[in-house]
Amino acid sequence: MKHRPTIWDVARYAGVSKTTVSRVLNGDIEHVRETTRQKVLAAIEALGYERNELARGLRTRSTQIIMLAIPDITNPFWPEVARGVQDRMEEEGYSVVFANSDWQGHREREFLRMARRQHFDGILINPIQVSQDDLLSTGIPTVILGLREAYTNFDMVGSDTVGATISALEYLASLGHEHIGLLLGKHANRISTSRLDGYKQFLRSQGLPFDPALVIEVPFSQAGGREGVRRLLDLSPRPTAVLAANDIIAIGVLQALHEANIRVPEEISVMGMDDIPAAAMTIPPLTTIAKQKYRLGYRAASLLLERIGAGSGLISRREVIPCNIIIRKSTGPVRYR
Amino acid sequence: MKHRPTIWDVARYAGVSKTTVSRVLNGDIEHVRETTRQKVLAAIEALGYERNELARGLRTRSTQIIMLAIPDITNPFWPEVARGVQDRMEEEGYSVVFANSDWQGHREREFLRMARRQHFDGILINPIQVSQDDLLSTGIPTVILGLREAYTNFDMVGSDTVGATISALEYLASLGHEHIGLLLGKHANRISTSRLDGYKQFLRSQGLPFDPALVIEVPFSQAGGREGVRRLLDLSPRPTAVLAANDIIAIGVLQALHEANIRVPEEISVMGMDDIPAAAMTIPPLTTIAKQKYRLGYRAASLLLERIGAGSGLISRREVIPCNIIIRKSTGPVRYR
DNA sequence: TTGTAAGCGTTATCAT
DNA sequence: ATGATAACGCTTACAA
Repeated sequence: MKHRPTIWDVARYAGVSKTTVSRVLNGDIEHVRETTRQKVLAAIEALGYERNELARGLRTRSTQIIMLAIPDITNPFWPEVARGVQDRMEEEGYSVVFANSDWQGHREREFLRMARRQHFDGILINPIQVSQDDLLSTGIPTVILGLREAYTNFDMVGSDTVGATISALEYLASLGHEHIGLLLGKHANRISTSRLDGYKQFLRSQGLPFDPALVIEVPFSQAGGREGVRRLLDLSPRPTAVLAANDIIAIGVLQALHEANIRVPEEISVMGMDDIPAAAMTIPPLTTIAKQKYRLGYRAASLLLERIGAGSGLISRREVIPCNIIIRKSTGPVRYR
Repeated sequence: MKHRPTIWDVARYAGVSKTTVSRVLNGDIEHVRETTRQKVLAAIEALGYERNELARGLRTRSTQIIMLAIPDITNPFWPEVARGVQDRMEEEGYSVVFANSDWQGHREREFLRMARRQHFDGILINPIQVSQDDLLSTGIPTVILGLREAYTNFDMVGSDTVGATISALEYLASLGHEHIGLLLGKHANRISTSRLDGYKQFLRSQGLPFDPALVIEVPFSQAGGREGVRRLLDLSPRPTAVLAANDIIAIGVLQALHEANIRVPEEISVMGMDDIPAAAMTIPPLTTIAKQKYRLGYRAASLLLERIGAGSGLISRREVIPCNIIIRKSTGPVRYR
């Protein structure tokens, strides 16, 4: 094949002007008689014409492409979010470019430059190093994934981690648990405080005292979980349940308990958070708080679309997605000895 | 901010022509004096100029974007492949658009149209419905992910599943296993025959007879694994080891065995294939054959880059990536009773 | 309802 | 070594 047909070829074939073809292409039904519209459509069909989005983008300064920037694509959390994003975006004819920074700040910054050079129409980002100003300076409509205090000028959508923590604890309390260990995750030097907030709120509402020994900070890893639970087991009285900051940590807990010949849930209950696929595959399968990953992505995409449509007129919005509890086999009633 | 600076602004600022700026931008060191080059660079810096890739693409008929089309982004296999693709592509300044078809053929076809409209420079695809002709008709350089008989006109890169199966069986044999059950996966009506080929080759090389009862077809799911192992347990003599077509199935096997109070690996050994992250999280952790997912992506990207550079001059290549065995705790020596 | 013509920001072809 | 100018394929005032 030689050259792909252009709008000009279509126009000539149909015996009309480029303008008319363009109108048809853009669904401008008002300014085009139905009969000529049919002629144009026939020409498009006959020639196998497909519009050159590059040329269009140059004119309209828009590409129908948005960028999804995340820190770690191998974290099973994100692919599910990405599905939601893509489904929503494709409904409106947008493509989604993935930008996976692998936790590297310089990559994240490079992605922003790419977004400008390529004139992407929007950015969806779970930021790790770039500041709010970096994002503002792109001039591209942006929505933040996750509830972050440092980006209040942007729309944000994230999971209700505080509420999730409280639900988890309430569920454990309903099984009779009163001494509940909390394994908090820390990354770099940052600790996410929302789970601790939830923990304290829960204790207050139940009139229980706060025992700092029950709260342990560990890395976001299986190893972190193993280490954390070992320290919890040394306490006396020993906690009858453990709530981990995420499923990976909780799985580490399960492994350590298995190796120590401590039966779950008979001797100790274990709960995670996120509901990654692996949580259903452990032995016993893990009770956890599910984040609505797909919905998170879908909603974030919707907000971004609105923002792309509306320009900078809107005030920034903050959307909180509730979590729900998934009861499997790693939790059970307290056995009094 | 008003308008982003164009090449014309830079030219004026530096007191040269657009052509010269363009030359500098494209690293044409031969046709531009070093001193003027510096002037231009300074102007670019001063104005914060970034080249408009849309305009460039319109002229050069190339966007620095490639498309990665896969059937299921939530399968933990693909994100790792995607990382390899991205790392390689970003080295050369390309972006990667993800196209996740969720097993829907019409979506896959729509992706190809998108690739044409947007003038993507290349396609990396694990095809599920589109034919070789569909792919050829895009006119875009393409590399197939996976070793497929039906796409021989394209470059392909995939894992050596036959070799992997043989290694797995040899390892089990070295532990004394002679009755090894094989759980084959089937999707839709297709069964991947490569694992069965490997199984038969192995038996032949060991001078062992082929017992069809030991080979069972199940869906690619945990449930499939549970069902399959149940049928294997009914045999007598009972197999002393099970090799599953992938890790998901193997995890189902582990669960069923746990529930039946059959100890792994003391009473029966279990092996999977792929090495998904969850394989390290089971109890006991799963011995498996790892596919080199990252490398698969990286190599596929490399082939694609060569192809983009070379035009259609090359003959189609087929690159096989070896697998390697990951010994964890779900396999052990046969215990004779 | 339809057409003309001027861009959009680059690169490529010739000159100089 | 540098520059003027014509594309690239589309959209969009503005005319008719």
